[in-house]
Amino acid sequence: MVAVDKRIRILVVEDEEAIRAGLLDVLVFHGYDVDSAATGPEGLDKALTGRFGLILLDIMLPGMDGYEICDRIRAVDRQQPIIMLTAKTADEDIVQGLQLGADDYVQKPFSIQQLVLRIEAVLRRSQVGRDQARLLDLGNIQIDTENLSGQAGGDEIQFTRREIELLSYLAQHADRPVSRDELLLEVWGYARNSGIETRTVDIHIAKLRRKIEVDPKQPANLITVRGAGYRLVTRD
Amino acid sequence: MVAVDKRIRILVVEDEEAIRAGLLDVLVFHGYDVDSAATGPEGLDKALTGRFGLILLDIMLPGMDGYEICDRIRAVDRQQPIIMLTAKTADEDIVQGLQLGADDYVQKPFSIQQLVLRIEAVLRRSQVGRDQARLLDLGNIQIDTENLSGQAGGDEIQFTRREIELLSYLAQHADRPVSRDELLLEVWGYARNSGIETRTVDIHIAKLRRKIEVDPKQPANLITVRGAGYRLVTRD
DNA sequence: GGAGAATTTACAAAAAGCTTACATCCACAT
DNA sequence: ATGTGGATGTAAGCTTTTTGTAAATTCTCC
Repeated sequence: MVAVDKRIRILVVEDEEAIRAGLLDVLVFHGYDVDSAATGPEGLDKALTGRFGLILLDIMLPGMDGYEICDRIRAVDRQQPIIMLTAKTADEDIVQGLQLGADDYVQKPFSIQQLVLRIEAVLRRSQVGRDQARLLDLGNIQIDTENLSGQAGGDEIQFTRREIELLSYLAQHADRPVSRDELLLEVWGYARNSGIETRTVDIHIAKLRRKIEVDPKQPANLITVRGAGYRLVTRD
Repeated sequence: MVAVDKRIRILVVEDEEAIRAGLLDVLVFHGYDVDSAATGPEGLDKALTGRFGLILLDIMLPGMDGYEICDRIRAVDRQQPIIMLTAKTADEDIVQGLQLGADDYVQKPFSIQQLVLRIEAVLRRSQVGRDQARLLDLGNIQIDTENLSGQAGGDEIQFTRREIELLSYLAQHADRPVSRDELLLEVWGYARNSGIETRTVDIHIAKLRRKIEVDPKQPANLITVRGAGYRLVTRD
């Protein structure tokens, strides 16, 4: 599909023999360099010692589950691209809510085609720089920018496109205050310093706060930096 | 994704020596590359490690039955074309219900001619790229795309061609909102951004809702994602 | 040529976005 | 502390965009 001159290394962490073997085969066929691990601890060890362009992480694993592995990898390398492989189980909500923290996820059963597409998308994003990730994890809420939806404590929340765009932009520049002018330019496409006097940004910030903050009156994630703009705090 | 070899590889999983040998002969004669397995585990192993354009799967197998093999293949690759070979039993309904999960099924005893026709049909569908499986399972309703019919709680529902095509496309991209543009392109074949102003998609969505939703006013399966398109929810 | 299907038209309803208006908050000078 | 002015929060109403759907029209396949 894509000519890969420098081979990209992918780590597959999956305990089911058959699935692991299948994935290895497919990935090698697509020109990737592949390593694998069958247990949680082994996966974490390889993830931390090896240098992988991408890690495919099953959630149900012996020894240590995928969420923990993901967290511990992220603790060391925040940029490490990770795709979670999630089973579509009965307690879908829980899975849904927790499966974030990764760059993307693929639900089992998945088509090879879909998996490869997602892999390429994640790799592309990680190489270009930090483009907007599909999944945003704000600690108490997880957001799927593709579905315009989010999960907070089992509840599903719907967002509008503007809200997602605003949130994505803030997330891309997390922990730094972003001015209204910059937001108007980057999210709304208005010319900078156009003299336009509008409260639009504030209104949208307020709407977002009502959706993502536990106590909108005392924002924990979407912080006002007086005179400078707004700052999004990621991770608690 | 990349066609390395023109010849299509078919895996035959069948324990009865005579039938297996016969199938091999016929398929080779028709120009396919054929591999075979005589037991369930062997079949699963080959299915997952080899790359087959199609898998013919007997149901009664030593070691592991065809349903389980099918499920486990699908756990890795949802798109893998699979045809089940089923014996004609008394309780046909049960068989009917269970054999969803395969792309198609052929009842034994079958004629060679019929089998080859089915094989070609499945391969054609899978090669066009958008491989619409013949059978769709939306949880509360099962749809046979070939008969343009569906079953919901004992009632039979008739669909039109467009409705099925629309539903199939949404099913292939389940749980993700699909835009009108994409639907117009993929289902209707209109050019994207053609500036065409049409409510056709909406109309068909409305018709589908009336057929598949318990309460069309409050859709549970065919969800509107404002500003993004429509999303089909598959609940099993 | 007719029946059912697909599409367009036309309008209603709903949701999102934006502006206005005013309340409130905060930093700072007094 | 206290007043002050600029910055921020937000309710209410208006505008625009998007979606739902009935009805009329066109298309298509026997």
